[in-house]
Amino acid sequence: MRTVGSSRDKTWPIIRKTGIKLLFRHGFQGMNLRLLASESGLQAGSLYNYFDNKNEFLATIVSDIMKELLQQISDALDGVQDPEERLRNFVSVMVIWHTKRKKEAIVSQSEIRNLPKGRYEELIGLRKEFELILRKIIDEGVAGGVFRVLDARLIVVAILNMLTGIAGWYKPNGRLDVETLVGEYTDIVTKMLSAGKEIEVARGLRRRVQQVGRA
Amino acid sequence: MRTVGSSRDKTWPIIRKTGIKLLFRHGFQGMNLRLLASESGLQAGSLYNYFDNKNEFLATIVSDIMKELLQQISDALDGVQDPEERLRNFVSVMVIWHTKRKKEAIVSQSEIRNLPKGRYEELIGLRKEFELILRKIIDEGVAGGVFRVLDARLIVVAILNMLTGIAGWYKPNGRLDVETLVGEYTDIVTKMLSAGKEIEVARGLRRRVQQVGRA
Amino acid sequence: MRTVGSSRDKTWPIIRKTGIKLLFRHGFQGMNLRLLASESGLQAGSLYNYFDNKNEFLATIVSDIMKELLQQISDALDGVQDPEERLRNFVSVMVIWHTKRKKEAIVSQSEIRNLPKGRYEELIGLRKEFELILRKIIDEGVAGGVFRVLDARLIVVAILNMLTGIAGWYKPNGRLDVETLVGEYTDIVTKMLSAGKEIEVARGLRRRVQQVGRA
Amino acid sequence: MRTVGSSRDKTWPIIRKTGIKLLFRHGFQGMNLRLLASESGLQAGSLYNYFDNKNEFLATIVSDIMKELLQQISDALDGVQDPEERLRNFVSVMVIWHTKRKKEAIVSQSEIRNLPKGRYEELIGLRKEFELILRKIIDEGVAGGVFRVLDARLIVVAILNMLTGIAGWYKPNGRLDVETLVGEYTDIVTKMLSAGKEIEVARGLRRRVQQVGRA
DNA sequence: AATGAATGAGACTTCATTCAT
DNA sequence: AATGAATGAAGTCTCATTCAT
Repeated sequence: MRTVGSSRDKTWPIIRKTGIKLLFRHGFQGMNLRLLASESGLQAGSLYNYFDNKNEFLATIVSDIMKELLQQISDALDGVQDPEERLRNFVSVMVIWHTKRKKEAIVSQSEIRNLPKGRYEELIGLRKEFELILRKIIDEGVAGGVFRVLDARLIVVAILNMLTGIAGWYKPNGRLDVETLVGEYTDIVTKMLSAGKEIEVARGLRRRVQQVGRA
Repeated sequence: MRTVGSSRDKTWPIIRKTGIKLLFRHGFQGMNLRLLASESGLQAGSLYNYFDNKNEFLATIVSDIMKELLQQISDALDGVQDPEERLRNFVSVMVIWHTKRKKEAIVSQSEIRNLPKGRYEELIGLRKEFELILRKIIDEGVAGGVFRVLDARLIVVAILNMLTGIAGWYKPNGRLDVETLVGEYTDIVTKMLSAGKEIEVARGLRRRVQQVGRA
Repeated sequence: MRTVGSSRDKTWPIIRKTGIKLLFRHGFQGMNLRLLASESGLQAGSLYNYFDNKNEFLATIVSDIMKELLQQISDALDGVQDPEERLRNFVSVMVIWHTKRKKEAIVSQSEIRNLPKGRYEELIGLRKEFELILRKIIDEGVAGGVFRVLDARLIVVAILNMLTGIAGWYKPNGRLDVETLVGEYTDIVTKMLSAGKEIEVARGLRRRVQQVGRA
Repeated sequence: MRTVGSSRDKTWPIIRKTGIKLLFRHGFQGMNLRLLASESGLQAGSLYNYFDNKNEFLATIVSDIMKELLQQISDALDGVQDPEERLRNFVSVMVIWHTKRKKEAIVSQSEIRNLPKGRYEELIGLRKEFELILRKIIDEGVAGGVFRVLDARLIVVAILNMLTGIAGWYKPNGRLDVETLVGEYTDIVTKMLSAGKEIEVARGLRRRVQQVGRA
């Protein structure tokens, strides 16, 4: 039985926050628990009051992050019917998240590979949900005649790669503020889902595949 | 000093190939030199005949990879003037590379962070070149009236994120073959650079920035 | 100071019993106080209401065990004069103890080595008492002409090793029940104390000592 | 490929010898690899050139010890037919081993419990062999009419417990030299296998089992 | 060029023990 | 008397790196 306000309630958030900082800075394998402990104001051994081992620590952090983002998206779509508005809301949450919560975004993207088997699959599952949500928005827009796509599955990953990529280059106090970015990306995504002219495929493709793809 | 036909010429390619495989599979910090050695048919100590230390090994691998991609792009653009054709060629090389050379693509994307200071900056410089090449293509297309963009710098990173993202999800023998992918992505990129209707920005953006962005 | 009926009276026996189980199962160094606590329904810190430290805990357990066995032997010999009957009673208590109280027997045999200096000597002293008791029985029997031995001190440890060894192999519900075992061991011990024919010593002993004893 | 006389050939025997000393002195859980290393003239990490982990180290040590003793016994029985002579030889090897090789004897007796599952069963199997060898000697002697026993299986463990017990109390330069001990134990074992008078069982046995055996 | 063995630093983890509540 | 959290020391094991051969 835990007393309300016990020291656990104070310490874990500190560890969590420090952890995300260090995971962002050094990566999972590059960070170490001594550092996590000392920057959290603890001895290394004390961390084990909060998780079973380093891998589970990572799993908890990553899982919490992904669930929070999913929740934010869910909130933003809640009660909205119009596919174009749903899309705009989806994009805006993603842009804000990948800029304002850059560290969390990077960590949850990069460190899934370091999870222990069981947790790995669990979180891959969570990641699939993002695709499903966007896929549903697009399918409804296509059905409603407001979007046009060649291959829905592909456009989904293309958009997601583009949006999650933001965290990789965005710098706070950079050239563009977040609101502007939201506008720009909304524009880009909208174009991606519009009808386009017939395009010509690059010539000599077969030869180029040989050329570029030879190990 | 390298003797022609010395065992270096046989062994280094093996180490290099094994290294890319292991970097892809475990990441830089997660791989280890004993494994690299044993999978290359050597003892760990012998590796030091081929590089000075683990970090330099990584730097060499990543640098070679990035230079090869730059070269491929350069070859594909060589002698081509038309911005739309240049764009198609750029896209096709990128799609092929990030599918057929998935391992190299992932390694060079993920492990730059682990480079020692000096080499880090060098390779960040190489990475900038990709942006400059694409930027130039777009600027010329805009100047020629065939592309329309809101913010050229942004569209560059957006497109690059989308294309480099391919390596993260592509699986050989998956649903779409490479040629098809090239077509699809060419289509998408083309749309991204086309004129679009005025789009509405998501409502309540200020509030959402607060909501999503609170740590 | 112990309050009658305080929770100490309930909790210590639980700890004690759990402790013997864990000492038997894992050994002193292999058991740990967190496990002792959790299997006793406590947190680790609470154990320190019952002992000063892990070593003292062991000392108490082992000491109690040895004193109980000594008491049982004492009870069984009490008022019995005849050396042969005293011997039979001694053997029967030892056989019963090392079968029915197997865990205690093993623990007190194995863990003396882990005791802190002072308690170590104390318990070695207790162990000597067993030898003295048996020695006295044998000496009286020899004096009375009912036993015959070559070397009383040796026969004492030989018999004790044989009897204490029972705990190492005995399994409840095994082939022989305890009553039968008592009979068998009484028979064996009796023979060990009888007159025997002259025996021949193994030949080539000096050489064999060299051969077997070379490190 | 190992060069003859490589440093492995010098180092492992040192580690082995030091290991037995430390296992004897502190037990498996009580010893530590840093100490093993430093007393072997190495750094702790270097030990891992010689075994995979601490448990495997123990398994190797114990296994080697038991195999050596089995070999010594086998040598001593080789070509000897007469059951009484075989018995004398068996006893003499055991006595010598458990005195002159006291450390090895103690280690192999005490630490089997700490072995990893697979190796545990393997070594329990080796231990059974000692019983089988003695059992065969006794059965043949009984068949030949030179030994008389109530229960062969029991007398086997009784004798073995007595003999292996020697290592627990023997001190070099003690009162009795090894040759004398061999004589004494041969005498004792011989008596144990002789015909004895009918013995009376301890009275009140049922009650005593209750009394002594209550937890 | 390659090997086998060694180093030394550091990582994760365990655990007896303490102590404020 | 019990709890939950913390400490600090220590232990096993890993690994980049070195070096004599």
